[in-house]
Amino acid sequence: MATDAPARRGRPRSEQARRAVLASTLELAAEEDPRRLTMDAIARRAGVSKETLYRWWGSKTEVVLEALAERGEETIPLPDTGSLQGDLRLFLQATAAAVDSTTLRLLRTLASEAAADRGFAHLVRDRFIGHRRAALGEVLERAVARGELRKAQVAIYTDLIHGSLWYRAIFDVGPLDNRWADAVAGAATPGRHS
Amino acid sequence: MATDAPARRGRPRSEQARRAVLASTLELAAEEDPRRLTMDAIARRAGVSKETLYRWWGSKTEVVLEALAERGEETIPLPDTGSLQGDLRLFLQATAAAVDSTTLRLLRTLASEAAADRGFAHLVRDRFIGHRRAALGEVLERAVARGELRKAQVAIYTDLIHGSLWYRAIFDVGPLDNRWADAVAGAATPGRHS
Amino acid sequence: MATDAPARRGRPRSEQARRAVLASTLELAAEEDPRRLTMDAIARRAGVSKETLYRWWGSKTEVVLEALAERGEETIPLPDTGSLQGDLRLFLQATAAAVDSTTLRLLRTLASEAAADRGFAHLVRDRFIGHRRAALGEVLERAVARGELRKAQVAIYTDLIHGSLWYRAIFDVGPLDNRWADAVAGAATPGRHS
Amino acid sequence: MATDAPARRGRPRSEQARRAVLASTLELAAEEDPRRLTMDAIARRAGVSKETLYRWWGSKTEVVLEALAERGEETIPLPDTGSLQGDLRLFLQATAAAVDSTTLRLLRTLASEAAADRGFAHLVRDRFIGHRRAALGEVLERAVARGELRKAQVAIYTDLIHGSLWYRAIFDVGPLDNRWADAVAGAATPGRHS
DNA sequence: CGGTAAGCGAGACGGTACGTCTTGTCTTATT
DNA sequence: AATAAGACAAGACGTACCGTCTCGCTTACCG
Repeated sequence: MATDAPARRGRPRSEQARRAVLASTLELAAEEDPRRLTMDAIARRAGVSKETLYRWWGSKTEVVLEALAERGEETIPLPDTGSLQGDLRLFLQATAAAVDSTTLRLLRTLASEAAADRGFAHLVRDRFIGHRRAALGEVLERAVARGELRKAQVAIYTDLIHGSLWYRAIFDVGPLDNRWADAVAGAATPGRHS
Repeated sequence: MATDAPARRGRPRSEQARRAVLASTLELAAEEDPRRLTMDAIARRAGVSKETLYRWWGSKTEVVLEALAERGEETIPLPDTGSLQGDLRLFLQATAAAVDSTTLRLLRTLASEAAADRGFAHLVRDRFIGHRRAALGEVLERAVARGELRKAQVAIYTDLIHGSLWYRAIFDVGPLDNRWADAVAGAATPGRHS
Repeated sequence: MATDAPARRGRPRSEQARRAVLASTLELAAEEDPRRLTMDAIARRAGVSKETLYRWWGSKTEVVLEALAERGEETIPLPDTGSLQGDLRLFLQATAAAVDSTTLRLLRTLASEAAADRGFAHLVRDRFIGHRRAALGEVLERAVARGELRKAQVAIYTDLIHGSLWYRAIFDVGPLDNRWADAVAGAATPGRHS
Repeated sequence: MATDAPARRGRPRSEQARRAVLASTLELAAEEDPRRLTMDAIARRAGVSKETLYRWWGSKTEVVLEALAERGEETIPLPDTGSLQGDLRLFLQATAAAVDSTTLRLLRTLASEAAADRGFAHLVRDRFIGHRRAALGEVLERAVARGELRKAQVAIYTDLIHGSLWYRAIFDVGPLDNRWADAVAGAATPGRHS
């Protein structure tokens, strides 16, 4: 049996430092003024040197990305109500519940950097958004299996739904609450193909 | 009749400087790296002192916003094909055509700033996005009049569609082309209320 | 008969503005923090536009120069005690009395600019220092007439005495008081040529 | 025995940066226009960031002062001719020779800053001028020992002589050459106490 | 079990933008 | 023509954050 950890030499990475960094990031993100979320501040609060920060994360946004992923692990349970609209509603309600104000700020930090940097945008897309797309994708695939949706429509539905989420997060067009979840679930459900 | 020019004392504000600032801002916003859009850079390129910049605009945010407003509406013509899907397709195709790579970069710059600054987000939402929402709104209202859509759904459809646009622009999830326009138009069309 | 005032056209220079400027300058100089003595502050306090300021005085230091000259008009009376040392002592005591803290600050402003700008240094030397040198010169010339001093020594004695004054003013080497006046008067008196 | 190297943590201060800063400061101070001696200019020329500058020196003042101290004493040799006048003449001739145009500009820069800033004036007085005063003081003390001068007169003679030097340097009243040295030596020599 | 290689904290560094300030010039309308 | 009002270009100020770079110390593994 192969040990998947390749037996590195030297001192191993400090798990404590890692956790302290992610925790500090979440704390700072919860503290209203996003300009306070600086690398210096994260390092200071985590009791970690900037060198350590940059050794493991290439930029502030990567830290945020991982902090968010960590918190996002509490995966939203995939519902199965038998109908696309029902599944969507539950899924989106759970999503809305998970996006508290701290998360919202973190999402905005990600969006801000992603919009400014193509490379980082792709990173977020592939590493973070991918997970969420996959989850939503499962809900939609089930609808395809039930004949409620055409296979080719899965991608665009995913775009529309996630788009709405980010759109609201970035521009404060409206809250991400149950009413939003219901409305999206309702709108994103195609009519009967009579 | 009131004299609308109140006969101000002192040297009048330089219209040339104002225009140079706004033009430089748009240029910089449309360039590759949005992080180059700094007050210093705007002043430098416009041949204007920072003092003048800060005299008239309190922050980068305000400059960008006014530059944007100045750019005008280059209004997308509202199509009338008789069906929501047809109207939407044409509208979105025109939108896709209007979003060239320069505009795309501008949108990303906006999104980046908005995501980082609530105040700016709201300004963009109210002053810039508002116009686009209104245009799309008209298309949707007509569908309401035709009985294709319920009045209550207009808002969420607008969110979904614009959300998709920004989502793609920011995260490079996919291109904003005719295929996108068609797919969105298809997905966003509810079934008949038979 | 020629009118020696050449009958200028247009509005004559405002004597009131001139006085207000010089008064404001003295006021500001008296107010401790020398960094507050700015052209803007002078103009504001004098109720005069900066344009007027720069029309009549080329720089802050010229204003100071004139403010100082104005105050200096209250010429120090030339004493005549019959001896160089006596005359010097009275003259320097009067000088010390005239140099209050406000005047001191003004002198330092002059010195600072003069040290930084050759042109201005010469201006101060010729316009302001000249007067003071002349006054002291008279005292010394009388000593020459009395045979207490050789003609060729007048210049260097003037240098030594004024040098001491500026030296103390600039570097706070010691106060400009009666003790200083007496010491200088004593030291600057050559011994008997027995 | 105490370990004099306290084994500091972190990256040690860059001696190269320090030297570059001090060298650039002296260069700039000796150039034509002392107003070019700005923190920005020092940083630029030294290839050092402003942050580093402000980390180690709180103000321009402190940089200049340290640069000056670094320049060392290039001590003027104390002559011993047996008479005050002879000693003074040689000392002042050496001084005049040492004050080339570069040094002159440096002195003016110092004077300009000192005249504008009490704190700096006192620093210059205590740390820089002090050395020169001490050297001259020795010459004068020897005259006291020989009975040519009274002890109480040493201070005022020092003031007079140095005052003359700065006075000429600042206001261009006359050159600092051998004629000046001879004249000052002649004037500053009291008559015999017959 | 001692060597060694990586991780780590501390913190200095070059770079760059920030927003404010002062200087000296310029442009109006008013006097 | 002189004025007040006040906009303007230029550029220094001191602060902040970024991402990089040394240091000396610590920790685990590996021979």
